[in-house]
Amino acid sequence: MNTADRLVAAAAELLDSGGEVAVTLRAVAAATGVSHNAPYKHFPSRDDLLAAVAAADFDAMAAEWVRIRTSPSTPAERLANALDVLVKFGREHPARYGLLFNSPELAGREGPLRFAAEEALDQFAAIIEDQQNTGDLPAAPADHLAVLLAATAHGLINADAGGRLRRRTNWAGVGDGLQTLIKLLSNH
Amino acid sequence: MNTADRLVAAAAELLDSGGEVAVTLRAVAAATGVSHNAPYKHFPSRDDLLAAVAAADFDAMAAEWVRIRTSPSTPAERLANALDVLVKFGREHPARYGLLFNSPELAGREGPLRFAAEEALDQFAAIIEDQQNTGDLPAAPADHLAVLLAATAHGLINADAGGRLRRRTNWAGVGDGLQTLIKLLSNH
DNA sequence: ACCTGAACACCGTTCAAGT
DNA sequence: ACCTGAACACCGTTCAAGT
Repeated sequence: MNTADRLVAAAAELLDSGGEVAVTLRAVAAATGVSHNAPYKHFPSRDDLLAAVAAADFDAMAAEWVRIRTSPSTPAERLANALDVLVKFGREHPARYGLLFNSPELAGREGPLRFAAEEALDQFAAIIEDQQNTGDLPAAPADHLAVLLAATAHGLINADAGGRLRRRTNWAGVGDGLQTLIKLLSNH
Repeated sequence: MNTADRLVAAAAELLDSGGEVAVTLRAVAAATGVSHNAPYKHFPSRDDLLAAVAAADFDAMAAEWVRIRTSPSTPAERLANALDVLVKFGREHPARYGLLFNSPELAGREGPLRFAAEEALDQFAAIIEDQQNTGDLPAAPADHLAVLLAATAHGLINADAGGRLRRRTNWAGVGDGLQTLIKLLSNH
């Protein structure tokens, strides 16, 4: 594992343990065992290091979605599992989740992060398309449905993280809200 | 206008002009014409000042929704207008929008911000309920539909701000995505 | 009650060297 | 090619005074 990868891993751990504010370049460098400005030899700025963490997480998410998409479950189960990947990541890694979906400035950048995000969304959309083909979701373009479902998932995850979800609904969690929406969208 | 309100207004302007990073207590104080730590006499910390900006914005949003709710348009138009308030605020004040909906740590706090957010969502839910009563939306609990629609709106606004919306769809903007969802949810 | 000014510990980033 | 150490300008926050 080269220094750049170790810096990314250290940053991810700091995000998990202390949130975005904990990710100072000095702390990342110390956790990696290099001097306080060695990171600049691998990343132009702190934001670029964070973008690298986000890109790696999108890659991992895409890999999970590939696994789910080719798993032997039913299309409906695969869709539920795909959504659960998002929900679980948001719950277990809130700061890293924020990098992926709550940071428009980061998302708007060119580069590997944008590419990784598109790759991941491709897999997500494919899972949705499989479920559409069972006739159980509206026949809208798969990309439209994928964007809508991802958007709703994201909104519900944020609402729950801020404590706003359970104050207004009797849902046990984000999954219940998503299943409610899917039921409303289903053709029966 | 007292000092606390002027500090909040100055912080809001800095958010609009330079994003969250531009809101240093020193810049806020300078823009307000007080010394660099006078803000501490009105807010315990920078986060509390930001929370006050967010609470004020939720109050303004709630007021807009009250106006829309009691306007003479049709329920469907009122729903579209209510959603447009969100979309427009996200587009025109991205940093302040982020304080309202992209900052779970802030949203999770107790205090006036939480209260203001609930008041605003109450109005939004009422507008949805009016449209439900026309029979043109599913008969799910209004709070459920309100949370789902607000979540989708938020997700689409974020996707668009990050440039991810228009790369995957032919929608001209967030509004098109929302109308697509509403159509899919409608009973005809 | 409200404000000021100095000070502290910290941070991102730059620069000049080192191997 | 990769890293180190000093330095700079800045920031949130604290503290001791001032009126």
